[in-house]
Amino acid sequence: MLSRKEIALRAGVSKTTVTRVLAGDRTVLPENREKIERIVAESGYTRNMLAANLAKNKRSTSIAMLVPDMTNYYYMQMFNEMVSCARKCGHTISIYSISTETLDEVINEVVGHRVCGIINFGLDSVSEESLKKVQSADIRIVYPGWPEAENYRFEICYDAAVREAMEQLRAGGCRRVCFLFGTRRKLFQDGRIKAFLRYGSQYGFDVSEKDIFFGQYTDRSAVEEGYAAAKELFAGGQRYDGMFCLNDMMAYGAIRGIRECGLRVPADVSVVGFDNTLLDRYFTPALSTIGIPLAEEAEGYIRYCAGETMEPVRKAEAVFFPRDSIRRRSE
Amino acid sequence: MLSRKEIALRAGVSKTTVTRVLAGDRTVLPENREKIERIVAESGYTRNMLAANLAKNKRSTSIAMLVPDMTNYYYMQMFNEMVSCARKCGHTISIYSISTETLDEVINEVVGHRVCGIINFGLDSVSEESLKKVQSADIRIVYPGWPEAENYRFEICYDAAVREAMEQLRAGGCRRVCFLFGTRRKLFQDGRIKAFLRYGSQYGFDVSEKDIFFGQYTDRSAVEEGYAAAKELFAGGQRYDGMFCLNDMMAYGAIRGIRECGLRVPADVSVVGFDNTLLDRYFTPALSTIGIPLAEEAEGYIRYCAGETMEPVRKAEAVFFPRDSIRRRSE
DNA sequence: CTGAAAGCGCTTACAG
DNA sequence: CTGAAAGCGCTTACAG
Repeated sequence: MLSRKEIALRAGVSKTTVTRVLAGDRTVLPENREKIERIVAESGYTRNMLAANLAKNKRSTSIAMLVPDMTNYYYMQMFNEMVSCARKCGHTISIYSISTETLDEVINEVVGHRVCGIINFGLDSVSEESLKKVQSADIRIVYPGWPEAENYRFEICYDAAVREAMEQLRAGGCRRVCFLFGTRRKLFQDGRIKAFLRYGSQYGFDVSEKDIFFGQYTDRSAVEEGYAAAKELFAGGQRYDGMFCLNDMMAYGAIRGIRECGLRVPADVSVVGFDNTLLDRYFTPALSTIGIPLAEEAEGYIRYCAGETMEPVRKAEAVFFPRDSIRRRSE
Repeated sequence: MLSRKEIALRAGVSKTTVTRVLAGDRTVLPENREKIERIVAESGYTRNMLAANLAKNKRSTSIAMLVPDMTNYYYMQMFNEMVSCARKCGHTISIYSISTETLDEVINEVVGHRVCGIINFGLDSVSEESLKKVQSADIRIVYPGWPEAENYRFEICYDAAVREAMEQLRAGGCRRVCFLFGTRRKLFQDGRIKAFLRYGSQYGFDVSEKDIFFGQYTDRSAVEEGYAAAKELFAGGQRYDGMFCLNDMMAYGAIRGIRECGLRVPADVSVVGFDNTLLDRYFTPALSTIGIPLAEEAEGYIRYCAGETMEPVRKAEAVFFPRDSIRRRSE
């Protein structure tokens, strides 16, 4: 691959003039401009962005997305939204798969690459040591779903959606509802859990912490977690007739688990997920879910990481999508 | 963020000595080493890989994965496998979403970032102009699923798997089978289609090109494509009782489409997908599929892009996984 | 055991 | 309209 130096040599001009042409500067003599443009086209020259970024601001244009469970379809949709948004402001998203063990290692890697932002979808906090690196490299970091994050928050209000779900479960004849949460981490900070406890009681379900079930998420995949949790829960009989799952993937697994215990969905157990994943409508039964405005959320994270916004908090409202996985009033 | 220069200044040594310590060189005087290590730890210094890569070999350590349909779960699994493999040899994978319109733009971008390889999962070829850029930057490029690709091929043999699927469909009572292919591109190069035509006839199905159906994949998502194609196909009645789909996502959509036409799966129509996606087992009915050794395939691409192998061809055998979406002999 | 120097391919004032 | 020069943060011979 040629460099500006080589192009300048061949065109008989200085490197600075080549830079001008590449940048679209109008002041260059047409004759020189054409000569340079021809060489560029013929040689297939492409500007080295590593060098450009180093010279310009010592950092890359990419934003790191840290994902704890790559099998969760939701992250793919989120990635998609973030990519579209990032493209508009000249940024790139790179996905990194993390686990509790590898988090620090991955942080170290992305700091080394001088990304302009880190979006950590994991449930673990980064260590003091890693945080120092992030900060000293002046990299923005955001923790989606942590209502207590200091830097940037995208607050999702689940109240109306969970309220409506409870109302419909009640109307459909449910008596006892539970929540498959998957992990003990961040439990009572979670808006979903808060809304579950509040509106569960309000609609006459006698819910408390005993109705929240944990597991090993994200150490195993969401769908396997849901499957295992449901099998365990219903092995001894039908303890509940309504169930919320932390996310749609867990709900898919839970539905299979419930069935393998000899129960039907939704006739015996109504199931509600979170995320409004594309596949929900294709499942059998179509999955009821609580979704959030994905594009808005993605935009919030990207704009923050790209340094385009300083407002530390944005809010959005979750929405309930009733589908075939819950019993309806008329039935 | 400090630089080597600043660290050297504070430690009262030269930049070269700092480099030595950071590289783990044993020859540095313990006193100096400790001084430097302390400054590094206290300041949260992290080596700037942009600069390091530029100085070392003018390119980054990342490999670009170009994906035409981000909603296809298969790519996520492939990405996962590639990441694990790449990590071992110090590489990173970046996903880029492409469409027919944006392919050249994305190629330009990744060439600019001087990735060490491009894995193009799309069905379009890159333009002459883009190809020149890729080549002049000395970037390796691979086209999975193009049996006629010049540089590197990972050949998948579908014969045994499709043969077995046909045999089981036949035994289950199927009479007429079709193939939802989704696109007209690369049709007769495709190993799945070749095997479909060959073994369809061999097992007494009167298959020909008329039994292959096209659509707008990858211009719309696989699941939507499968849904739309199946609805159209079965709107006028039950023309087939066995169906192969280009991939599992298309099969999910097709199953819903078939049902909305008043037919049952597998009682009326048996469905077989390709890819052996994680979700197959959680679907209702569990999806029969033909899978390939994902990890091996991923490893082939990565090792080629990382320059660790020169062998231009690797082969693998596809495997049939019969599940509830096909009628069995005993029924 | 250590350091001065050239180089990677770019950008950005600055001078003419 | 153009070019020489310093700088981004590193690596890599080379000399001592």
